[in-house]
Amino acid sequence: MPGPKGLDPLLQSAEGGTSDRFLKKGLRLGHLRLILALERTGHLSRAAELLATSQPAASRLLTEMEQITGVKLAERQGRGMTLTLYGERLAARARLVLRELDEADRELENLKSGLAGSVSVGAVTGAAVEYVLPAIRQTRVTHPLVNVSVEVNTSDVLTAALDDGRIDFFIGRVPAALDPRSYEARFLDHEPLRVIVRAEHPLTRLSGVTLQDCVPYDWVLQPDGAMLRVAVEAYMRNKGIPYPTKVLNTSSILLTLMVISQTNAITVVARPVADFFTLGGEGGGRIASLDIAGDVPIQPYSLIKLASRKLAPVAQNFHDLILSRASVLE
DNA sequence: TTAGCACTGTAAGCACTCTC
DNA sequence: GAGAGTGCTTACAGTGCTAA
Repeated sequence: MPGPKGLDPLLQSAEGGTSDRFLKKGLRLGHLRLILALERTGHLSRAAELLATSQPAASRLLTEMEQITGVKLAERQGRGMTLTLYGERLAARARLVLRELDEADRELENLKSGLAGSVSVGAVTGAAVEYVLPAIRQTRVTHPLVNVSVEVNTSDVLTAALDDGRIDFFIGRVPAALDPRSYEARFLDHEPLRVIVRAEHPLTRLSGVTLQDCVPYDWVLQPDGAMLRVAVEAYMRNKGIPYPTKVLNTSSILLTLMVISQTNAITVVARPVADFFTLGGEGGGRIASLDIAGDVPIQPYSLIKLASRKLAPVAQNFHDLILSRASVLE
């Protein structure tokens, strides 16, 4: 809990705070290394040798340490030294401190190299299935210390998240209203669309079904302004197809699936999503994909990050992993 | 550039143990 | 018990870093 001035208690300079007192009096890592070397060798000269320093320098370190702690740390004997109870306890603590520093060193190295850390990515639904999930699977194997957070949403929401720094990058499209120079986009894929309905839907029994045939039914679509919805609206307008009057707006793929599996509503999704819930049997045989809307022109999606922000190594690794999958799928 | 400071090494002295 | 060997402490000087 933060202290009265909002500082972490460990960082506060408290009168009588022991570690702080030691540090203020000049306790250094060299002191801690010496007490450990002394514990191991039982001789100041050998301890000095172990630390690659001279014996007088080691002697001075020990004296300083005793002045700092205010207790006798080693019993001088005719041949060598033995640690007192205080010395043994300090050595035990020194071992923990140095081990923690080793751990910190390893952790920072991992962060620098991208072997560990956290990455937050965003994706439109189709890209999440096609690119993010495989990348996560591979990362679990090759970089088990990396935590991945995924936000699946529409491109406009993801762009705002990117601008706010809530995600490192996303797969989607930069809304036309924004300055594209602010973003660095790498083309990934086209996103053909499919209409999906429940398996027993009347449309599944028709041959040569078209988008026009879908109009009388309830629709479940992404919210106003979402890329996919804008593309569908523009396509229908251009083809002279009347726009459906009964539309449920949601960006939730779960709610969308529940509605279409229990009613005669239809929805338009990216083909990977349709494939996932139909070909793979994930829809439990309750979802069917209609081969319509495949020619709806929709802007291809890209891997997008802020042009002004350099990715952390762990995020850069994940970014490159997704790019490498794109080249495999080409 | 320079003064001050911290750190380190060398040399000398002291204490203790071992061996004869 | 005395001399030799080992180990620790102290004084002093050199070196490198930092701040003015």
